[in-house]
Amino acid sequence: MEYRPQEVEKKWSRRWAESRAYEVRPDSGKPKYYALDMFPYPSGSGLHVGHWRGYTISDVWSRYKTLQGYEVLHPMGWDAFGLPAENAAIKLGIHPAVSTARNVANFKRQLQEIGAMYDWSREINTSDPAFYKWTQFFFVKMFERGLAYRKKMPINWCPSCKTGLANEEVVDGCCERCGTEVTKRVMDQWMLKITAYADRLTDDLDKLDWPDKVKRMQRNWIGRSRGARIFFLVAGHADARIEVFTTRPDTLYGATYMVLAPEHPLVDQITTEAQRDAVDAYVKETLKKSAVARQVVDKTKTGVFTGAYAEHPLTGQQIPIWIADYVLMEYGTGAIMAVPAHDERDFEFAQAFGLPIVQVVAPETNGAGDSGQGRESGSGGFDGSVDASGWTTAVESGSAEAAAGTAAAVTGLYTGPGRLINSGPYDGLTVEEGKRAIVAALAERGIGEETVTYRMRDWVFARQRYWGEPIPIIYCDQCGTVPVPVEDLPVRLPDVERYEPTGTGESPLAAIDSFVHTTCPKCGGPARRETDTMPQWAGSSWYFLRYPDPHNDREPFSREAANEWLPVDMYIGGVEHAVLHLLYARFFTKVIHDLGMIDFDEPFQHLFNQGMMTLNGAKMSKSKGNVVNPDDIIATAGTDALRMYELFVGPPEEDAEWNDNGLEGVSRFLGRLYRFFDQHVEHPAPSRPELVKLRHRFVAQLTERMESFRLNTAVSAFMEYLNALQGVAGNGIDRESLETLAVTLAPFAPHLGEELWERLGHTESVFTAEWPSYDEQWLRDDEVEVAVQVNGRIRARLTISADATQESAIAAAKSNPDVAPWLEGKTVVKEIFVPGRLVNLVVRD
RNA sequence: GCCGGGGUGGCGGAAUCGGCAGACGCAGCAGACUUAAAAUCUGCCGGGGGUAUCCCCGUACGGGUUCGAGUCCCGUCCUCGGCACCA
Repeated sequence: MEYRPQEVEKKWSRRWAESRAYEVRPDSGKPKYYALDMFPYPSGSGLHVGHWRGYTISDVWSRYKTLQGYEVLHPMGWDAFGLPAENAAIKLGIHPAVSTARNVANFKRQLQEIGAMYDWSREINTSDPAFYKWTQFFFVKMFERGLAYRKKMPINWCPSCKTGLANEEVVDGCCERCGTEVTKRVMDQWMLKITAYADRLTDDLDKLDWPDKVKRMQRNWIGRSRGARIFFLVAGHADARIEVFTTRPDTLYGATYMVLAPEHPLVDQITTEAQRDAVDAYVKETLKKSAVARQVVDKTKTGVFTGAYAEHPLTGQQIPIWIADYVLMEYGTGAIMAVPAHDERDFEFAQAFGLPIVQVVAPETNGAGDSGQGRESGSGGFDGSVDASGWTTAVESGSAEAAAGTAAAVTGLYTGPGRLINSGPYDGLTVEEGKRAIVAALAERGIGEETVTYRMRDWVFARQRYWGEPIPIIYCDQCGTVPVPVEDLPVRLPDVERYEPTGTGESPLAAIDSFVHTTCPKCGGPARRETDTMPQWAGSSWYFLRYPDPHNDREPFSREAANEWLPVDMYIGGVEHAVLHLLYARFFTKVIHDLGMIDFDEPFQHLFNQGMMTLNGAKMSKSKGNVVNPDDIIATAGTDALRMYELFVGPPEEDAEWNDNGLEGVSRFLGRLYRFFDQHVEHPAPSRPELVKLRHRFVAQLTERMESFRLNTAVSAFMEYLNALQGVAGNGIDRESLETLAVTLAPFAPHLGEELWERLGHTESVFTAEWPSYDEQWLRDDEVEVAVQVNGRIRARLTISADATQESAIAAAKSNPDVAPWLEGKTVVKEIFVPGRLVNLVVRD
């Protein structure tokens, strides 16, 4: 009988649906396993085979876990708020809810084609008021805890999307979504205080079973940096104190000038009249530059002297204060002490403006430096001499007029470890000792302290857009900013006539009087609603908590259900969410934990990022026109073949190039397997050791490849096994071998697995069966082939007893006729025996 | 610039504990079946030389460690990803 995948697949998908086979049975008494896909944004273009890859991997894994005896929660839903639906609405006038519903229906149909064991009774949709009610609930909770706050600040603004963006959404100075260059705009914005969780977000990465790459990206993003805050007084301004952040307090004696960010609030106050015009012009110029121009294009150092001097906190020396755009207002304190001898950027700046460079760290040469006279010029990276008298020149040359080249000290740049020099009482200390000693001294005098700074900023949690969760806040003239009471949630998204953001940067909701005008929940007086909506990342920051209890209308989820199923055991999705979604979801989880609603504080125990599917070397995308449509593949090769090919194509974590021929190979394999089964299933042979051995080895190899997630090689294990079975099929195949094949195949090709299982006479689903185990005793061989090397080169192969001793193996090797000529006239000086693998004879003339 | 991943046959990839490089599949070649083709089955399939079953070379490139290196170390080149004046 020929294998007709379409018939088999239709039959089983119908049966699964009729028997509601994949609805989770929370009372099954089995151990729980939560396998989750990153839920999709239901776009208009539908799924291509690249999307299939992650879903296939997670489904194979879910079914594997089912066979291992777990009660598996494998749900699916829709991240349904978002700009594309809204942009389509603007263009075509179709309500986003309508187009979203249509896209969801199409996505759902396509996802069902995968033959996955999704429990559709738990389907969720972030744009459903029954869901976003709880997204708003969490916002209110955050507001109550001071984690959501409103702030007037310059935010990233996308002129094309006409909306604010979080830092995470700005890539190379451009909007992550549309690529338009981002500008700054000062606006009142709702912010979430994710920085309050910066330490926990960094530290808790340690306990997660995630790819190092993603952990590294998150750590980078959070950018925790330990250092010191140091205060500098400004000469002649008793009330002005400049605070700097530095990771190198040990180099304090090498600070020869200071730099403020052009936007720094003290700039105006301390600038001297003589310098005012130059400073004003520079500040104006800087503000005009876009983020791109300032950060990416050109790193040539520019800056202007303010005319003011700061007092060195330890030496009392006066050092000039400059402004320059290489110092960013957003990071640290917006001001630095410049140590050109030991910081690359300061070095460039000092060179450009002829500022003095004073060496205060000398590289250490073997054991030297204890004397405190660390003057020996070590070789490594130290390309200049030390001018011990640098301090005098420091002050004198510190004017704006100082021409390049007049600075006295000609010294190099050195950023490595070493010992302190030119640092008064601290000479001779190592860099690390110096940091501690100098910070301690500053702290004692109240002019500095140890501190930690982060690169990460608070999260701009508002969009001036329509298609999102309304921020549940009411402004009352009497009571101020009041959250909408939980019992009044959800704040529903009203219908609007037009979806365009307003020219003023307000959301379209601002134009709807019936929405804006409301009464204050506190005093009952007239009040206005917030008209901004939440960013697309809001719903996805907690949706995984909803699946265990998706229909709960009294709370976002029951504590018991959440604690029972979460953390997610296996979370599968693309690496593009490494910082955005995954960081936000971790943050929300920690907040919800702190609210006392759950017992865990990390949402995803194990994360797996599948690689992209490429066609002609490029990521598949509808806009590029290089997509392979799964519907076409299914119509010819069938779902099971496509699933297997998605795995076979390459290591699951690596990108893979689509190849029709590869699919063909897998398709042929399934046909071969089916015919083989068909041939033997009616009249199985009695068992025999040969078959038992093959079976145990197959199960061992397959299980090992599953456990190490080498799913591409798991598929080849099937091919190897079938090849081996066909080699011995002349004497018939036993039932046990066929059963093993059917069960193990089922996670990969579930329809065929069920069909074969049924042909074996079973009336229950193959997924009620158990993943087979294997016995070590069948993995051992009585005899093994070992390679015989002479001086590391293979000269013969030898079959010996598996438990042969070193002596007997070497004796056998030496007497082998193929080996003997290589030993003739030589002396064997060393004999190596690796049991089961090889013998190596080392000879000399 | 900094951090990280990766360079293996004509192709996708195996070998991740330092121990027989090229599993498995694709493509190709030869053969069987067929009136013929498709499908299916069998054999060969890194390069060079002998062409007999043997020898030499070979995992980006150059060195090194080791009895033995795709695997470890140093350097170089290429490539992909992240961050990018983060003090």
